[in-house]
Amino acid sequence: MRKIGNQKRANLRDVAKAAGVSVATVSRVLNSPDSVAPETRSKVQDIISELRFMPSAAARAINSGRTRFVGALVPTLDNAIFASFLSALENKLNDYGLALIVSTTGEDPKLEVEKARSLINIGAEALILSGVAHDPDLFQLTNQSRFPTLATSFFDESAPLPTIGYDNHDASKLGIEYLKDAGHRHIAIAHGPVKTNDRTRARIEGVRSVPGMTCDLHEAEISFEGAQAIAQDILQQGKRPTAVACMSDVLATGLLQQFQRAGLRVPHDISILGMDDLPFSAHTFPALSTVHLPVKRMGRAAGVAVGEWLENGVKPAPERLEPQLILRESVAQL
Amino acid sequence: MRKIGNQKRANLRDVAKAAGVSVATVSRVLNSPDSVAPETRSKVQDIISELRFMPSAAARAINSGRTRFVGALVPTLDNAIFASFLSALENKLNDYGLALIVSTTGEDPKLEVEKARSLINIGAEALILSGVAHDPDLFQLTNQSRFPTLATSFFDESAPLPTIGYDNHDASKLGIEYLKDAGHRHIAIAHGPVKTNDRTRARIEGVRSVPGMTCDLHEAEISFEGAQAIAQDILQQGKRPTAVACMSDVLATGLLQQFQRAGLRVPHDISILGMDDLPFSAHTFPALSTVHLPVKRMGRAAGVAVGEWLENGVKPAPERLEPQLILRESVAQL
DNA sequence: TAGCCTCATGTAACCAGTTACATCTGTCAA
DNA sequence: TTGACAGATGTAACTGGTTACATGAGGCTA
Repeated sequence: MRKIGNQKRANLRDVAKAAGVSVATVSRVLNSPDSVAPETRSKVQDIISELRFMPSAAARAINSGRTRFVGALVPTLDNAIFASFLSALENKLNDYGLALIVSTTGEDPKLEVEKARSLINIGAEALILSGVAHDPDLFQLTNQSRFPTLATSFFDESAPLPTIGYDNHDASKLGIEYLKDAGHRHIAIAHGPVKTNDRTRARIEGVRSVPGMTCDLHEAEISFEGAQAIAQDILQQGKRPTAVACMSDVLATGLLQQFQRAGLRVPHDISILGMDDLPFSAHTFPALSTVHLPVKRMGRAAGVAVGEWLENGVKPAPERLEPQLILRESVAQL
Repeated sequence: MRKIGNQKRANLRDVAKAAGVSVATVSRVLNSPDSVAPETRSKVQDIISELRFMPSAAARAINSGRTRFVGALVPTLDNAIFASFLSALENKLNDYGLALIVSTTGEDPKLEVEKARSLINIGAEALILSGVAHDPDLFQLTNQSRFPTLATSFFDESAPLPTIGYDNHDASKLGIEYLKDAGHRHIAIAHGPVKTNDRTRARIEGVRSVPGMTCDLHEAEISFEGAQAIAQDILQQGKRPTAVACMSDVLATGLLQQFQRAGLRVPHDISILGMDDLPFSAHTFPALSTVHLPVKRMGRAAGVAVGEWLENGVKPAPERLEPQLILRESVAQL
């Protein structure tokens, strides 16, 4: 970027020369204008606009040792749950004067390492990850330099990284126990890919931890297409479950629509329970009963944690945020 | 970030001293390892891991004049239309070795200037905006330094910035003409806030450009709550329109659910046409007919434009992407 | 009028890398 | 035995800011 067009960018020395002052004075005009005499100041400011001078961020960063941005790695932006989290995170980071770089990994652990490396290379001061299971290379990378790194969407006190999030095991347990209390005994579980996602794995363990339930597992991509596939599976099944517990609201709303399309009434013919509590989940028809995951609060908490870490050297403590059962209209009492 | 814990970060000179070589040699080990003798190289590499040395991004940037990231300003992440765009953009930028910083402005022009300034301050090499109407301060900021800036979600050859996007006027015109052809004459228009959003304004003008239609305008926030308010307005109205054209799929799906909740059948009792074509729009019940806005393609095009601009000095030409009518199930032929 | 203080400004070192150029060593051909 | 040359490494200048310290001018007091 030395040149755009063909004249090179003016630097502080150019400005100083043109204004007939020293570099220190120009720097002062930029950083503590009050310490410069009014005429000098306005003369320098004139030259600055004339030469279209903008101070180099890199040169500033080299002195302060700060770049003032952090990186977040999420599987995708195409699920509102991450978008929600990121917007809360970004907002809170702004309070600390920090910007946010978002990188998507598509659940690919190798790609995640690659993106993490590139974030660090371009100067991120901290990394915010989703989940605690990652490629060993990533841990090596962050440990190597004691790089401030935080795991979210997960709570685990014993994890090697500080975690800020909900207990995925307990979140799904909460939902399944509710279904059990409502009289459901034979249910289907709709969930996303297990292989690369420790949150999903923990949720399935939570399902299994509730005794006295028959649970058929159905795995698919977390998308409306995935929901379509699962709906077909369930509808073709011999003995239809009385309820479907979805480990994601995207699957839940997808199933809702597919069931309606097939002529079933929800919750009369089949109940649906979601997990996430996305913005639109309150507005489906019938409105979706779901396990609320506090992602907005998690975003803010992660923002505070990183802000305090970088600004005040306070290493974050693990932080547990409680999921909450939201009862709306999509689950029947049997 | 000089210190995390309490020992200061090792720099290149520390490594050189510990390895008994010069700074140039360490730099070579980092950047062109083949030019260093194997034993020297491995000795230096050992010291690098031992001291947990990571080169400073800022110091690198100061030499190359490059930070290798760009900033994007979007109104919100809570609407999938932007999330979709950004993920395509991010992907394409990666091909050029560029990272993406996302900042949300909440449609506030002053906040947008503030965020733009901060992006430039931390070293963004280019800015990607939504729409072409912005605070004058923003134009002053970017013109001041001939800062590479691109406007998206809008096509306008005569705009002061290069634009890559669709023609919002034509997009809504396309939808309204379709409704007219289907026999609708009295329709409602559901749209987001006009004041700060030039895309919405252009869409409303597109609506007005179709002769022979009676259109009642209904404005609300683009959210399910906003849709709820508009639905009530429409239902309480004396003469109910035969169709509602929504300037956003969020409003369209919100209205769909509200109408169903009120006992109306879509499209039998009332038709709904959306705009955006969000992922879930194909999976509502009934599936939403809508005007597809090519945001994924727009993201890729913007990524290429910025990549070429920064890497090869090619200033982008305005690029027009065609919206497309998607006929599904939510509009009745009268 | 000397002495002191304040205010504005300048000089030069410094941050942490990269890199042009210089130097040194060793091999090989004349 | 000398010279040419390649390969490895070192020295020091350079990037573009910030800032500790030095300098100088002017005002006020004793």
